[in-house]
Amino acid sequence: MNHNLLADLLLPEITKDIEYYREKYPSRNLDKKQIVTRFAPSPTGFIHMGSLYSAFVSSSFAANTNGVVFLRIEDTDKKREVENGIEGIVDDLKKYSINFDEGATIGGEYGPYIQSERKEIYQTFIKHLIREGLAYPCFCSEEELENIRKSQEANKERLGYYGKWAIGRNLTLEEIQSNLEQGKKYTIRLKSPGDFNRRITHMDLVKGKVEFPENDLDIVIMKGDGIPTYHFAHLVDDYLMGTTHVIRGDEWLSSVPVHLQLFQTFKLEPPKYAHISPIVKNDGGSRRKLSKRKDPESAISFYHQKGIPEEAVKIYLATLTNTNFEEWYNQNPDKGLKDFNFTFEKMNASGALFDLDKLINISKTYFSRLSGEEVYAGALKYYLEYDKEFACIIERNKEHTINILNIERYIKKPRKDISAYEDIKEEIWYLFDELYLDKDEKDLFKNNEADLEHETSILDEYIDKYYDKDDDKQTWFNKVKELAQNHGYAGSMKEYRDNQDSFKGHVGTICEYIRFALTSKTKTPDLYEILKLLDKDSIKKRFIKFKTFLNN
RNA sequence: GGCCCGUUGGAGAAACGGUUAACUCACAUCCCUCUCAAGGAUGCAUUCACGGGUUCGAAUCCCGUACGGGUCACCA
Repeated sequence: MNHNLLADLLLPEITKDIEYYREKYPSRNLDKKQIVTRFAPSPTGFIHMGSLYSAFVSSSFAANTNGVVFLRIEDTDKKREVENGIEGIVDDLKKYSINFDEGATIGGEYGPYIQSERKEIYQTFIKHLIREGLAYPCFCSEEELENIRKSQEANKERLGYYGKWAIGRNLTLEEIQSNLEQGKKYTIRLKSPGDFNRRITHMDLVKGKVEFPENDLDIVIMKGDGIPTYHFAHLVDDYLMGTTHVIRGDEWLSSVPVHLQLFQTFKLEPPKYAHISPIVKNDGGSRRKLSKRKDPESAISFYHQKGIPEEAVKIYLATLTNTNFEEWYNQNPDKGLKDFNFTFEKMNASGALFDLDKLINISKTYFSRLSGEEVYAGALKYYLEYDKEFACIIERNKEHTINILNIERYIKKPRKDISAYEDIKEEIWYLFDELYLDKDEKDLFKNNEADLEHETSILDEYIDKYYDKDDDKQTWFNKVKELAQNHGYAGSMKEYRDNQDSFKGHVGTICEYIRFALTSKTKTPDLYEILKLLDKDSIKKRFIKFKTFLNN
């Protein structure tokens, strides 16, 4: 068979050769240690936890070695395409500040970075293979392939298009010509040189040493529409783009023999592969991959709506990437993700179960390390999107809000009561007069959790005789003790415990009473701090409100 | 069914043939304390899916079994 003739027959419009592209995309001038990797999603419009994880891992490794990470859009399947799919992905990645050196919407020397724009490049490589007699057209229809499968099943033979089943291999030039004239659809297949009985060894960066039989399947490299399959696009792109490390989900592990063979066919050195385990979910006792459809927590928007900071999500992903990250992070609170050296060896070969509790804990710690101003800025942004009214209130009362957020913040062990921006309103709303005083007292105190309706005189006495905005904490507390003792309450817990019968209660009871009258809550941060944040007038009004409630 | 990968407490996991199986989260109890949050203390795997083997010695090496996952597309 004259392969040159065949090549021209099948791909007449391709006039360049692979040397042209080799020259157009020269190898990168980088140090051996610097890795070149990529994040290569399909344009589905948004990314989910799994792909964010993969993007995070890729960019972290590249950053660690001062290497290159680029964004490539794998849109060779037209059925999957979504309108504005690329923009959605780029937006999501931007939110998480995962930055690329090159790629779709950014540009770069090795573009285009969108596979649908690289058709000519792929076909040039395919034409080369046809010329070499290493690829051929296959005119099998779906039915014919189905029939092959059925007879293989019937004979208990290994499934697939290989060896004697690869009927397209035997077509003569005349037969091919006649098929083409009849307008028959065809694909291009690789003429696999592999032997199923021989074994190859692959050193995976994550999975370690893996052995496979050689690939002997004549895989499709160009689909009926002239677009290459994933396997072929991977070869061409990662070769031309100078990828040194392919980091991808482990569902690709079993394609390694195909990919290695492809590189071998072109006498190219394959990249290193790191097949990372997916994030899984416990679903009624069995583990499965996080599903875009079934699991709300797999969507990035889930965290956005709650207001879990992107940075906290990334820290969680970092702990899944390398568990020793967590220990390091706890020991180096002043350092960030960029300072940690991630290693492939420390990546787990099995899938990690996604744990929301853990993420929330990480988020709490993250919040506790921020300054009040930072929390304020984030909260304002969050509420501007999800609760305009509250956003306006904190915007009007910026200083007051920051003061609230600063309660017990700058101490050795700061409070950890905020796990997400959505928590903040619930935690602090009652400290704004415009929200608190406008509320109906019946709603406010309906639970009357303090259950102390007979002691309203304590409130009057406190505000008239004892209240002084300038008191320090100890002075304040001493005063409250005195107040308590004057009314027959114990001045300390110990006193009360030792002699319960002689007291009506203890200081705590009084604090609880004041707290409830002031905030309608039984649980708040430090009472002293709360009192400092409210002016005398506000305190009085709140007490009156409480008394009004009791009188009705 | 073939081919691959995995299996250490409720969860993430450490250990890379050598005494009592790290650490973090969760959970429980206690302490501190004006409530909450935080913090402190303690508890939570006599045992590393199971069975056999190698070895003076195994969670670690070998074989087998079970279970879970992936893949066998003109999807990525």
